[in-house]
This record gives sequence, structure tokens and C-alpha cells, in this order.
Amino acid sequence: MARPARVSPDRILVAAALEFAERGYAGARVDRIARRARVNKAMLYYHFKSKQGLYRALLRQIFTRAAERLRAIAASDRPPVEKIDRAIAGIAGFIREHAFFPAIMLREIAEGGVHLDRETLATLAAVPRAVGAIFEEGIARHSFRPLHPLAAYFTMVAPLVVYHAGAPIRKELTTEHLVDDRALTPDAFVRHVQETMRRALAYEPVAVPETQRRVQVSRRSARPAPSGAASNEESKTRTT
Amino acid sequence: MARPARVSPDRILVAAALEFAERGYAGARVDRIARRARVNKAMLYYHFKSKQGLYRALLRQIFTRAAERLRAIAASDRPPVEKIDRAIAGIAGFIREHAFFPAIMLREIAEGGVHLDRETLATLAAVPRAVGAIFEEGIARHSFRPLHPLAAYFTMVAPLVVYHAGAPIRKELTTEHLVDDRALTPDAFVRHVQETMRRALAYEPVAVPETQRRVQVSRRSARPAPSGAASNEESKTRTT
DNA sequence: GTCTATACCCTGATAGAC
DNA sequence: GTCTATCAGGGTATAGAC
Repeated sequence: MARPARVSPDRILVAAALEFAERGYAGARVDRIARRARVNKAMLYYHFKSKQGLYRALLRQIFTRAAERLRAIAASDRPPVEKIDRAIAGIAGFIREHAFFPAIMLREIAEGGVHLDRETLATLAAVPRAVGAIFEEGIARHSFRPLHPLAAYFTMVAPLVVYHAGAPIRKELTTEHLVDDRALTPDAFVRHVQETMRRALAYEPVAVPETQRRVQVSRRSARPAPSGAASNEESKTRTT
Repeated sequence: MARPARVSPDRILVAAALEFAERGYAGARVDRIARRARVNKAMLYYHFKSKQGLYRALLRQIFTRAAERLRAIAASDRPPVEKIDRAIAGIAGFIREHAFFPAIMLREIAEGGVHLDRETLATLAAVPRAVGAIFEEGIARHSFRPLHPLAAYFTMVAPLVVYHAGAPIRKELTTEHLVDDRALTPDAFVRHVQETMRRALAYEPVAVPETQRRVQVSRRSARPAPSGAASNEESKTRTT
């Protein structure tokens, strides 16, 4: 196994990921994918049979990778609260390494899954199942309040995916001075989702960080940083 | 003004909403929109000039309606906590009345806003701005902890949009016994998002509902309903 | 405002030589 | 496995009669 045999299929998948993310299934052009992968279009059909076959192969690859990472976190020997922190950081990390993923995911949701066959659906389902297992463990252990694992899954994953896919539009809106996302860095947003989920899941009242508690005592006294950016956010990131 | 003058433009917009939601911008066919609206294709071009012009007109109409509803809630004379509850219910209601909206929104996010001109971007921005005003009011009043309004906006809206747009795929996954969303009704999900946001925003430790508190006291005693569906969720909906 | 007919372009897919 | 050449179908858009 000196050198990998399947260089063209892999290059094609990488090119397809970019093209499908940018243009969607209908907007993607097989010609462009072939050109981006520097292979002949006929070669692409030789390996993947059709545009749809290529698309499905790509989705299966992404979902499998994501599910593997989340299953590892779910199987780890940590308290459920920490597993959720790590799952959030893990998803954010996965998105950073697969920047095309959020757009493809959102598009497929919008399509209603019309391109997915049984096998691809099964690999897709592995993702919420892995995260759901953490929720169920936490609920069984009374670390989390009882709630529907899928509900919790959506409140956790949807913001991450939409935030990342929404970056270009947010950038434009910020340029036009219609909104201002400059303080909302990717890391800050991950921390925000972690804090949100910790509070959402907590069985007992949420422990308020000390900085906030101090302010809370003397309600109408000086606030820490009136319009400050950095201080306006959750504290330390809990990473994998 | 006995009868409305612009029947065809309106019918075209309705048909376009369905077509763009189902197929996306690239996948949408002008022929199909015209047929669905029962107008001639040339008529469509007469009113909207191009496929892109039609698409933009549609988005402006949707965003304007959504922003108006949210601005009304933001301007109402209620405590911020309640405004957020109503904003969540309002968005869910808007989605129910405009079932095509989530798919179009997710697709446009994935496209990176390539079809949006300045005017359409401005109408889009009105939505997060209206909700953001509520967050800012709550933070100023110390009803909410300090956080980035856009961060809060994403954790609130993204789950609602993704949950609704994801219904077809979830249905398929449930049919294949890969997940089970049968207990997760639209109403239950709205309540879940409301509860999540209440906890996420709370300055003080979250007040835990009595049912939960009771369980919490005697930790390892009988849980309310082991695998029950309805009881597994947040209590009363806070509607508009 | 409404319709018919059509120009013109582009796309997914394949046949067949090497 | 790789390439060139090509096709059949369907897409947006418009011209021009009514």
C-alpha cells in the first residue's frame, strides 16, 4: 500500500463538495466538478455513474465522518454535561475542517431529502443518534432534565450550522451597516451555544458565573462593560 | 377599488414561493411557476422581468411581512421575557402560515446571498434587528444576562427554521425506524425553544417548574413517566 | 394585458478510440 | 483507466400578433 490507488475518486469528491456546497444539487455542473478535480468528465461518470451517484457518495462520506467523531465523544468516559460541551466543540471543529458541510446540509434539509436513498439516510441518522445517546444518558442519570433528545439536538446543532453557513450574508449585512457581527467570532459563538445548552439541559437551576453574580447583587450599579464586545460573551471555551 | 387589480402578480408570487421552496433557485423552472399560477410564461416576464426579479420580489415580500410582525411584538408593552416568548411563538406562527418560508430561507443562507441586491438585503436585515431590539432592551433592563444579540437570535431562530424545514426528512427517518420524532410535535418544539431561551437569557438562576423540582428533591425515586411522550416536554405554550 | 412560436444556449450523459 | 466528440433534451427569454 505504497501509494493510494483512488486518487481521482477522492479528488472528484473534494471538488464535488465545493461545487454542491456553492451551487446546490441542481445548480452544480458536472463539467465544473470535473474541471475542478482536473479529471475528464467521462472519468467522473466512469467512477460515480451519475451526478446523483456522486452526490450520494459524497453525503455518505461526510455523514460517516461526522457520526464517527460524535460516537467517540458519546462513548468517552466523561460526565454527560462535559460530553455535550465536547460534542458542540466537536461539531464546530468538524465544520471548520469541512467548511462545505453546512451549506450542503442546509440545502439537503430544504430539498426534503429527495436525493437520499435508504443507505444514505441511514448514515445521516447516525449523527442525531450519536448525540441523542448523550442526552439520554444525561436524562437517565438525572444530570439533565427530561426532554426530547431530538428537540435538544436541534437547538444544539441548528445554530452551529446556520451560523457558519450564514457567514457570507452576515458579512455583507455588516458591510452595509445593517447588522454588526464583528464581535461574534466563531469561538465566541461556540461558547454561546455551550452555555445555552448547559442552561437548557440543567436539572437544577443554572449556576451563574461569578462575574455575573457580582453584577446581579447590585442590580442598578455600574455594568461591567456597557457596549464592550469581548466581555459581552461567555467565558472559557470547552474544547475537545 | 371593488376588486384587486394585481391578481396575476399575486398568484405568480404564490406559485413562485412553492416552486422556489421545493426546488431552489437553480432548480425552479419558470415554466412550472407559470403553469402553477395559471398564467402564461410571457405574462410572468411581463410583470417581473426575469427569474431573478421574481425571486427578489418574493423574498422582499416575505421578509417585510416577518419583520412587521416581529416589530409589533418588540414594540408591545410587555416585559422582555414575555416578548421573547411571543417572538418565538410569532415566528412559529409565521412559518405555519408561510410553510414555504423555511426552505427558501435555508437555501438562501446556503447560497451565501448571491441573489440578493441591496434593497432585499435591507428587508432581510429588518428581521434580526427587530428581535435584537428585544434582547437589547432585556439586557439594558437587567432582565437578560449580557450576550451578543445576534448570538441569541441564531439560537432562537435557527432551530425553529431547521425543525420545520426538516420535517420531511424526519418523517422518512421515522418511517425507517432510524429516529423517532412522533412525540416531537410542532407545539412541543415551540415550547422547547421558549424554555431554552428563557434559561439561556436568564440573569438569575433559572426557576425550575414545580413538577421538576418535586422530582429533583427525591432524586432516585420514581420518575414521572419513564418513557412517556407528552410528559417528556415543557409545559404550557406561551402564545401570541 | 395576454398569448404563440421560437431563438439560442447549456447540461447530463454516452459512444468509441486509445 | 483516460480522452474527444457529440447528442438529445430542456432551460430562459423575447418578438410580435391580438
